Amino acid sequence: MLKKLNAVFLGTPDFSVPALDILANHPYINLKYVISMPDRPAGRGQNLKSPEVIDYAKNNKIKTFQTENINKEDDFIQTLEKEKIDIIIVLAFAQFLGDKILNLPSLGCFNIHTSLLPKYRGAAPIQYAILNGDKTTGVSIQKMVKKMDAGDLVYENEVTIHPEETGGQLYTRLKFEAALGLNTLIYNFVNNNIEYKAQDEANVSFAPTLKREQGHLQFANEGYESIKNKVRALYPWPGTYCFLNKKRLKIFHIEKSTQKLKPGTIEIKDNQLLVGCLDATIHLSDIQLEGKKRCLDSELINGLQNKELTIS
RNA sequence: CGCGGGAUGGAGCAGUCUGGUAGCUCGUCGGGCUCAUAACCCGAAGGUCGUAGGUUCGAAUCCUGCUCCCGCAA
Repeated sequence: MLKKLNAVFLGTPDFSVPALDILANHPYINLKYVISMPDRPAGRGQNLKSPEVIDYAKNNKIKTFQTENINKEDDFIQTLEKEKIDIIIVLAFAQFLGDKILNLPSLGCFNIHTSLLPKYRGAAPIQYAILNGDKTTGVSIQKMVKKMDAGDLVYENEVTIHPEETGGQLYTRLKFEAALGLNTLIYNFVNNNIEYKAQDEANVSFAPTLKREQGHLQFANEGYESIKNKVRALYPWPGTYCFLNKKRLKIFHIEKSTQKLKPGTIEIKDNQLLVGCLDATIHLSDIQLEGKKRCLDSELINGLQNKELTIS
């Protein structure tokens, strides 16, 4: 089979770009459209910012379409129907797809998901794998159905999580693993070598969208492993924090200390900023106080001499 | 015009409200102590207080413009 597949790509953030790059340059793919979310106000100043996927598409002269809800875009769906789409690839698109879209391509819609499905269905599988202290995660590609992340699997690849790895580091690795997975999937389609494997519904778990509030560390009520996993998983986004004297203190890296402090108390000792959690004492080594630059605790401590410290 | 904090010797901060000799902790350098030290003791250097202008006898401090950094929010 040497006929090129007509493809459409649905995605939004930088995470989707390497996979889009594979699709855009693949010899067996005719990429017809890139579809993404609308431009959004972002950053300080709230200026409108276009999704990274759109930036890539425009730089590569690929047709784009942006919408809040693809299912309601009847005119555009008709346009797509005329293009005789064979396959739709979805990666970090952040919208549900209804029947009109699911039934549009002859081969179906395929979603790249960064966990070993049926584990961690939902928006934040990468962070949840680390939050739960998992040793491995992976990339799955499923043929999309109306139930979220529940379709038959056509590709699975396990990826090891390093013990100190952060959410950001794993995110970056999986971004490229996802692209590799897509490359393999296309190869298998071209060679007519696709196997469909149903997910084991008995082992489903979910990874709902992260809330910033989840990064608020409760030293008095949490154990060291739980806190350590949060600090790793939520770095660099949405980040972990607590409040030092009512001011937000971002926490980027922690270590276990040999000192003994009561849970929920904070103290400066041996030039280190220490706080007690449920079952250990934590050295807050890489931190940032609201309005200030990120620095080492030893530096921040120099300015905290003779001050009363409270943590919450 | 989304909301807010900040800019003071190399670092982190105080001082700003209530203008009037620029301070703390650390680092650096020199000396001492010590078998030795990142420990301890003594001493020193290092700042036109982000920038431009204004008010004043006098501005880090009050007023205005500008630049840069950051938190929230997305």
